[in-house]
Amino acid sequence: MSIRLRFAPSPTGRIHVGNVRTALMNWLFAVREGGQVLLRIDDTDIARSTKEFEQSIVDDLAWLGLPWSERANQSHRFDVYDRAADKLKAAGLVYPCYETEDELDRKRKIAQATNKPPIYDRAALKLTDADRAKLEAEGRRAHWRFKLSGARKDWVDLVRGPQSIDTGSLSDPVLIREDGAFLYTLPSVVDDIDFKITHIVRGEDHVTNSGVQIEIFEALGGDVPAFGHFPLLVGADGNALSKRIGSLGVGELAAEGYEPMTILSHLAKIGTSDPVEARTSLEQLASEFAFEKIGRAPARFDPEELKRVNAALLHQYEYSAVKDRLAKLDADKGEAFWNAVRANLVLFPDVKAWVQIVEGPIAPVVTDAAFAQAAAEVLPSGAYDATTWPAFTNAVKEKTGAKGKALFMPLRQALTGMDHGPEMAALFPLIGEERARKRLLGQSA
RNA sequence: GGGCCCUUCGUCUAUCGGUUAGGACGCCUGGUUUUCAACCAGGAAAGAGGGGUUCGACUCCCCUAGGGCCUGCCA
Repeated sequence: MSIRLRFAPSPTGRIHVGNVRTALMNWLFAVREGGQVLLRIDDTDIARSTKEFEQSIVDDLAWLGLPWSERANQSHRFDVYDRAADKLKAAGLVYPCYETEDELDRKRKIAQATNKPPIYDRAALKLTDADRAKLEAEGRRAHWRFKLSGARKDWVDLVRGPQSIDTGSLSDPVLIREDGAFLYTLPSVVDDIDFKITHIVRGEDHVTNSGVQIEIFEALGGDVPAFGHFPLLVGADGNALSKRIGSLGVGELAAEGYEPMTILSHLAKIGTSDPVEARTSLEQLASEFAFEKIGRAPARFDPEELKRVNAALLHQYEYSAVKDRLAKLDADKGEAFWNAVRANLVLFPDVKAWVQIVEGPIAPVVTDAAFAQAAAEVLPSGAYDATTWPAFTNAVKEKTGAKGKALFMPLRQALTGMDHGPEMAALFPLIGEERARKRLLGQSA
């Protein structure tokens, strides 16, 4: 049977690098195994969820190149969750509680202060029908908790190995809020059962959840899927991801000019035993994916490394693959141009700077006017090709006696206004005789 | 406070009791018949600290220090 995974973002914000990593892990495993990924929009919180955010998630996934096989909204399935809740209530596994948030907060603080575990004391379990009637008469509305068994729940985690969660040391999870809204837990399990999810792959912030969710799977009579919990991201300094980096959205990265495959390559490789290198396709990343390669220590998300990966990826791109994108930037100056400058790009939009340098106008950097003047005097006429540059530099060398860096650097500076850049032999024909002459003479061109 | 996880070159990591402790990025050197970048090749570079167990420990156990996650009527 083919595997089925799911990515379940909440449309209460744009997706950021952490979300993308979660999504990617699911996709990599699914693609490698020829399985499917369901996009499940966890919009049970009607107040905070918006269609705009939902659309942005869809757009961002599409931009990244992560295709889903099915899409579902939890907000369309409340009746299904109601039935599941009724079933659990009938079984006595879900019980009404009447504490206010303030009261619970106080209980937690007292427990903490007296060095006791801050878990729910199950006071509501002792309520009689009369007690409940009285509370309801006072205007209190119940929220509903799932009664944990208190047993240990074990599973073999795809990345962490054997796991054991003692549900006796946990609070009974609230499944339904006082206002009737479903929290994340129940709909998630119900959907995983209904959509026949075989593997749940998510961050290690969910390992405890998995213990309680296994109990709910069992209570509902569903098959318990396999679980895999990978370590979370930390910043380049090893500390928790800063708010700025952690909330870095796909949209922002796209706007800055990062390639989708850069983001995917980086997020797929950090924290694994593979070298952090650019890959050009999701399929290739998937073929290299293995849970065994994922380390147990948090993965470092370093924006500098992301740049490096982006540069390496750009350097591989053939002209045909980027022609359309170049045109959009008004930077399609032909294959020779692309091949000349691509090795000097970090971000794709950097290409515009090289268009400017080739076509001008730029202000040349002339530090030795006499030398530049002499060079201008031996500037070749007519059509330029790959042989023009060596011919020209040899002529300058003969005329001035300059060689090595003293020969090439002033020419580069005068002709490009920069002290670094692509191979001059490739760039020179693109600049051409007219602009070259003016620049050597110190004129903007 | 409690629970879970983690700590190897500058960085990300491999090693699952016996290795010249391997790779990648960065760095250094050289090559690309003369510049920088890019590219290629070579090189330097590591086991948090302290106790055990063992013929032998990076590897197993304990303590200390440091870090991540959970402990929500968030997901």
